[in-house]
Amino acid sequence: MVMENGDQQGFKQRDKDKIELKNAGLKITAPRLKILQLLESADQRHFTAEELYQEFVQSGEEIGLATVYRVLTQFEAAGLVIRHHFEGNQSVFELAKGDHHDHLICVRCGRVEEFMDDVIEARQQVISQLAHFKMSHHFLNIYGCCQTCETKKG
Amino acid sequence: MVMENGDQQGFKQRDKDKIELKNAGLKITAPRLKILQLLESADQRHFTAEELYQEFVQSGEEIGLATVYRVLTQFEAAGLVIRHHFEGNQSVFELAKGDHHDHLICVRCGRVEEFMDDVIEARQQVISQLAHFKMSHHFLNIYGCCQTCETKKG
DNA sequence: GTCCGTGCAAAGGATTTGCATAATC
DNA sequence: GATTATGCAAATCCTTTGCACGGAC
Repeated sequence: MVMENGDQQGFKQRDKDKIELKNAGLKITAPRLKILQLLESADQRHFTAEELYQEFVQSGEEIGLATVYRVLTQFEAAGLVIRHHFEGNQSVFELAKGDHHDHLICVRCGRVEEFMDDVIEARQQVISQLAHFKMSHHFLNIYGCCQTCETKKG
Repeated sequence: MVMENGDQQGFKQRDKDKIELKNAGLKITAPRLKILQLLESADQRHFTAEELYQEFVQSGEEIGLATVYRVLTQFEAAGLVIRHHFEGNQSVFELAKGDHHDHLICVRCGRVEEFMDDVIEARQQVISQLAHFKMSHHFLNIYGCCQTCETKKG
């Protein structure tokens, strides 16, 4: 099933969001719903707090930057959101869909692509076991230059 | 060849350090030499700027925190040092020995272990090529609980 | 002697917190 | 109606920068 952002779908999605918040033990408030909706928007999946905030400013929403941070931190604690520490000084947030994946990050344009590789996942299990290490989670970030930027370089 | 921190070895190591600085195009100064020496100390390989600074404070060295940051940034630019963005808000610095390796980070005690896996390295090449992505570098961080902490938990 | 490096203090950017108000349940 | 969330501003943490002095070459 493909999700659209159109109005006719909007109601259903909003109900889903409310259920997600309830399941996370969070009250349903306007800022939380709006942030959840923005994170679900298909075109971009990785945001800094500032980027989210600017989206709200530009669409005339009344949400403070502090609230954006507070909500993101709560979402992270609830497992709704994953906080990434890519290079640079800002955290990047992404909606936690059920599936695990890793990232290709373009150091030129900042574009983030996702990938998942079963071979790598399996090897990490082996490595952890050999090191007598109880893995809880992991991040694999590949930095470089995406095709678009590589072509532009000339 | 195993390196000791003893005095008789100290002179040789200091000469090596000076050569390293020269090769990096950096003047030989006391703070740079001291930071390099500390980073080479065998017992710990991963430091925050604050940790390095505290080491100097406790051994009575006259080095400012700003200088620690400046030198680390220069070392990073020169490829002498790698800056990691583990979870948490501080950068972690590590001496760049020639070999690449990835990290197991204990979320309890903060201990950092290193590992390298050829299978994973190779897969990353494949993944990058499939994504038409020109990889420059990568970080794989496995978070979890080390054996010592797991045993303590009881 | 010239130029670069350092220390200190102040500035900067990202994120968090205190508090009065406003919203949820 | 009680409790929790929000917005704003101030505070905090990590890191960088400006400037006058000291050290390297």
